[in-house]
Amino acid sequence: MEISKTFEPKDLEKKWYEFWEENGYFKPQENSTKKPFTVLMPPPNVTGILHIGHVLNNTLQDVVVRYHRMKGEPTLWLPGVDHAGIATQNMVEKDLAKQGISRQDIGRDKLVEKIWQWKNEKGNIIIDQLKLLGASCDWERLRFTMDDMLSRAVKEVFVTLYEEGLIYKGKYIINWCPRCVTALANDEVEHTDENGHLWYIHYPFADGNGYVTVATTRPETMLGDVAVAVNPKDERYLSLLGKELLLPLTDRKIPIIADEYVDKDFGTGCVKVTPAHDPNDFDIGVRHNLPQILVMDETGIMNANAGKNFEGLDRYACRETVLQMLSEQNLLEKTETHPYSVGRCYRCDTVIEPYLSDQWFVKMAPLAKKAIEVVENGEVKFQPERWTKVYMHWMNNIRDWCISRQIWWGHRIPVYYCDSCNNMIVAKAMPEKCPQCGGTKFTQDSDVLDTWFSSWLWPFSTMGWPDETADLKYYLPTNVLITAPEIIYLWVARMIMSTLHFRDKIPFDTVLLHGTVRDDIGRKMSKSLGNSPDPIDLINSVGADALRFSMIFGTPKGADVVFSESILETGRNFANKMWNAYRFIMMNAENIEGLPQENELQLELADRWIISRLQEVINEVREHYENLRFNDAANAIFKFMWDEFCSWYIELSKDRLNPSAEKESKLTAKYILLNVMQNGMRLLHPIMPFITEEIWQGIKKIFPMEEEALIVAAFPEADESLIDNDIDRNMSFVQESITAIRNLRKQINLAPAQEIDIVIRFAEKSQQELFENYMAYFNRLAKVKTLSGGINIEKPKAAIASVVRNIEIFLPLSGLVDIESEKNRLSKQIEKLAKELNGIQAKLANPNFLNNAKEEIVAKEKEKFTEVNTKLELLKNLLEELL
RNA sequence: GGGUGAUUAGCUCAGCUGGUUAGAGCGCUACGUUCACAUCGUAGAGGUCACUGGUUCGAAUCCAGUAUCACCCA
Repeated sequence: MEISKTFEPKDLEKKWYEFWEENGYFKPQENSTKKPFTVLMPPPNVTGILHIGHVLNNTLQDVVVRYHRMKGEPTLWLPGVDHAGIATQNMVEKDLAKQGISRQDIGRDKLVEKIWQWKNEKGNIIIDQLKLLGASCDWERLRFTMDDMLSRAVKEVFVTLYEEGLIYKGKYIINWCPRCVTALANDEVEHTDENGHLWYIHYPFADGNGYVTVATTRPETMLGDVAVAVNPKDERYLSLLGKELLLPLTDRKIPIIADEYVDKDFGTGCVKVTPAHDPNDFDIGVRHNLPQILVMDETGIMNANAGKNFEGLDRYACRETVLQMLSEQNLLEKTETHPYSVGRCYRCDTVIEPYLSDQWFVKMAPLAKKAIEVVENGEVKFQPERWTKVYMHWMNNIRDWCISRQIWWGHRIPVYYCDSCNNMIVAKAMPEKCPQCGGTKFTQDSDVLDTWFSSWLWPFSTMGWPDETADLKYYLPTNVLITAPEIIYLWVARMIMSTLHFRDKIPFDTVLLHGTVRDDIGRKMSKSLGNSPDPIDLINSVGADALRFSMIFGTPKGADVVFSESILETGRNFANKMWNAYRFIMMNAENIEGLPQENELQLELADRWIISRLQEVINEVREHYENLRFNDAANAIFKFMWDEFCSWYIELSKDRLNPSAEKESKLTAKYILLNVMQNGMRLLHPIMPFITEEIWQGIKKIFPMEEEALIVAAFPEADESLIDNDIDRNMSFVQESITAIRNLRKQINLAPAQEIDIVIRFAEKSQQELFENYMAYFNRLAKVKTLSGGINIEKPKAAIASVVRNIEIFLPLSGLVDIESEKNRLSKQIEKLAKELNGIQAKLANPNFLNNAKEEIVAKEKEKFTEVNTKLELLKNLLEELL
């Protein structure tokens, strides 16, 4: 068999992905007697193209899914895409704008048609990209939030919640994006601290005597002021309550009122009240029954209410004009710089405007109650656990959710107004007859619903609800939801609420929150910074396996990923290492005829050791996968395969694979090599699916295995009876000794090929037997030609020495020993050990330690003392002999 | 203003319930083209675990405070 010297991922990844998909391995093997394992994919935006954050998110999901699939559970990873209302409409509108067409020009129906057209042409890009990453989703179940099936659920939910009194319409202050010309939910606004100004403005008394000074960060809104408020406990202003002010730049008279909300210490303690343009002022306005004067239109342009001087000005131009006019009238007392928090639209970065308008809301508090309970009682667990607090904090302070959006792309609100009497009817379909006036013509509410209003139904809308489908019964509740913490509120919390409310079930039992991908100087990967590599380029250069492994290897559960091209080398090198181990094994196995039965094996030390270690590693890796600690799983596999299997077992097998070697030993080595390698591939498959499938399939040709593909092969289970601690101890004794000899060689800069004679002073007969039996290991790995010695032998005349456990290893020199460097080396070791011994001694001399510490800890310390002491004494003797 | 988290080797980070000789990857030093792999091998160097107190027989690990940084919410 020809196997190339370096691993070439490209063709091979394509080959295996097609193989998996064609054979239906991504579909769950449904079985009513087995509990399914289900993962819901957080649907990416239909406008999205794969970025590095998606790579992390979907790799983690694929690892979980592949692990559970291999465990034999009917495993479903349910994929989907959301319609991203504002983003998608913006994108298509931008395209139209290039041709000089606005959405108003072509109208609602035509625009929606164009967006569908765009979706059908380009909406699947990200799905195709996920396939390149290796995502093993059940693509036949691919969902889109605007599908008929999901739209039906949206309408059902809206109407039901309305009937239950949990959805209402009202005039409130909401976050408004003047560029997108739509309302936004609180959590769609991103706050940043920016440097602004605090302007101090005189508001004269209506009777002409004197003034009060108010401080504001947004002077243009003064045109909508309807009062000035002070704190009722603020003695400075008590006497002014009830007096009237003349609002500058207008002819409006406004009262001075008292309200608890006012902070005495902020600014002057006098606050202008603008109910139509500030959420807090809105509340004050309601409490005091004040009018609400809207001075801006929906695009941020001042309207007629602002007055002749300002009508038609943009809000920022208006600010300048207001300030200039105030200054001219000597009403501007001073200006301070003032850091304040600015809210921006998460889609277009425009500064949002608190705006008074008619919107639809969901009452959240009643829904939150149960959703808090299921997290409190542990039915739904957040990982890492600290996110539980974040969730609870939000849920306990939950506010109503503004769900209407003034755009065209999305689920149109299922509310109809009678053309004749304007009666409002909430219904899943256009009504036929108005119950109030008998009219038959209706106009549907022009707003659409927030995209999250469809996403929050994801756990059951994707499974066919409101029909009682088989999927719903079998797969809900799902198991692990893997997503980013940014959308705990937007999505995760809301899914918990909706699923409890409509299905009386939790949507999933575990929420794994992962970190953000950052560049090597800690910045978030972002398009605008240009620091985000295209994952497809990365896959093309090193392969999906290497990319996946690299992302996971250094990233503990929930932590941010520090990504730079250099971390890709870890994955690439590891893939190459596995590839070459495979290549080596196959090249040699080919030349050895036959394959023994397991009971025919003639096991020696290294065989028993690697088998024992494999069992331990299987246990360890399983535990890590179960605990969603994928980095630890990756680490454990990496270390085992590279440092133990490749560096020791494979190296030691080389003598035995030699044509001249004894047949039984040859066959045994062949069997163990193939078996450990194929087991290693099983352990690694969830993280590196492609290369492991390739290697496993290659091994299968000469090492028969029942399963037809690794993706559906059984995940290894440890055979505890094969774990042998004595073997482990003996093997590491040999390993430590070999390392010590290599070190000695290095001291005198021996040429690598130079063979040497070694003399050892043993402490026990069994040690000598062990070393003599496995002399070949010393020869192979430390180029030891002869190994002599015994108990109580004389130290060779000119020799350098090393102590391992309680034996002394001598490398006799033909020439002179460099006394100085040898003294140095030994002294250094002695110093280190002496320090350690001191620590142990102090502990053992401390009666408190002996009384309080656990027995096994004390025993361990005592044992350590003997070990270290023996070694130290031997080293000291060696040093003395040099003096 | 409220909250959450971080601070361990030159860099990026592990270290889960207190007892380890404090680990890994990259980087660094020396040597090496031995027939799986130079995307490699062998042997090394490198840390007062941010600071200050406290709890404890024992603290990188628990508690309190300080400093710096990051994120979220208002």
